[in-house]
Amino acid sequence: MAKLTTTSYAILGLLERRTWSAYELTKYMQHSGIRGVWPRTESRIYVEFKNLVAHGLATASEQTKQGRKRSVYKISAAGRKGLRNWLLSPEGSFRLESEPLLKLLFGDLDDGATHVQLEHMHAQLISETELMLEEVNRSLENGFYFEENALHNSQLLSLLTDLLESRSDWLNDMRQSGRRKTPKSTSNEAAKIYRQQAKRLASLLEKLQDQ
Amino acid sequence: MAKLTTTSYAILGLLERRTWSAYELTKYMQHSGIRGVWPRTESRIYVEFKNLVAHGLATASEQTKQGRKRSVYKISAAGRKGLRNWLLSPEGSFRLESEPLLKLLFGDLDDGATHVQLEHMHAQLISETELMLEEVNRSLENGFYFEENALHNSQLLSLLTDLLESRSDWLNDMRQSGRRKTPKSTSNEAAKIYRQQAKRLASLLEKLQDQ
DNA sequence: TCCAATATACTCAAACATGGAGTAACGTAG
DNA sequence: CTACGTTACTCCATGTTTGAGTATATTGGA
Repeated sequence: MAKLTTTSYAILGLLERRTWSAYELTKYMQHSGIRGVWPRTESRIYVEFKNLVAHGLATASEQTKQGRKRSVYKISAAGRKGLRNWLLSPEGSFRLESEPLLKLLFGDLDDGATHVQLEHMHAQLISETELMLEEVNRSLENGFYFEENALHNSQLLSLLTDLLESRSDWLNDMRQSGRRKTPKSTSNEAAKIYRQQAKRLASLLEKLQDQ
Repeated sequence: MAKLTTTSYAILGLLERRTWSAYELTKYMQHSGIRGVWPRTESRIYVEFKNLVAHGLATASEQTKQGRKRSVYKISAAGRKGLRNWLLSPEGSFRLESEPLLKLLFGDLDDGATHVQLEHMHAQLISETELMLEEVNRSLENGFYFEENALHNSQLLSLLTDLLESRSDWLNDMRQSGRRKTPKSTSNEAAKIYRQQAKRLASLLEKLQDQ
């Protein structure tokens, strides 16, 4: 039997809110805030539901809806307990992955690369922002899918917006400085920026530590 | 033969800078800026080197260094070509994963959870910042490991610092408002925040679009 | 000097995860 | 009535992580 992972608990948490069929949940996850902090694919959901049942954290029941049959899952008492336990465990970290940023690190190896990647990131940032805006507007028009966690959702939303803004500002600077003729500056320029960041990081650390 | 992935090219890019043994590269990747945008585990490196050789993008040679033997890898002409091609391809996206943030979304299900997770995130943010600061100071003292991409590295560093700051500011707000008595506000409060974010997102989108 | 810890240099297995293809039954617009 | 979209999944190859395991060489301390 496969062990319980973060993904298992993510789904268990959603099962605490209501009962779902795997298909329904895949649709919900595609546009809910969860996508922003724990993105998982469709097929994973089906597997994890079975896993939860195998661990006794959920129960499955066959239903027939409009001719088609489906499995509907429900959280169990053990599931609720396991979920609360998980919610109190201080584990897991913040992880970021970006292929375009990775390519940017190799920008010196090809004259066109930096420009291509910056434009790509710009386009991506626009569509990410559009998606979030759509989702926010949908919630404002139709009401919140779950009232219970609307506040927590909105707080997460603030963070995600902050991060989008940071990325946008940075990208703006990068594209601006790309348009000016490149100073071929190399390590002197770089050292200057490093010193700046060292200062920022040091004061950030101080701020964090005496809070 | 396994296909070439982003990870393959990440390693190929580092192979363009110098020749490495797999072991050396794992050590380098643990503290280089690449960790921040494309984190991969040790064992992956060994597999990917072999994969690159299988595709003809690199060559391996056995060496004996201080009694122990090891494989040292070198990029091939085909490797250089493949790398440049990859660097120009506008693919890949920005992806974020955070178990503590996920738990925060379920904060309404357990009274202690939000506090535990915020404190955990605070501790993590401190150690992330410390790590980055150490790395920056090391570069300033010992010089850059690769002069060629020092500028690109410093630009990425700026972004990562921006993101750390955003997270820190947000976290500060959250912990502050957690200390005040919770207003039990729910959806009214949430709707207000949603409207705020909708505005921010809309103006962000506008800014992005007319750049 | 001997010993233990650490560094070098990997290999391997189990299981999580993705992405895409495939299956099948029902509903609906033209 | 037919084609397309939606519902409701399954399956496969392979990428990826985690952690343990193997083995040799160097180094610092009792």
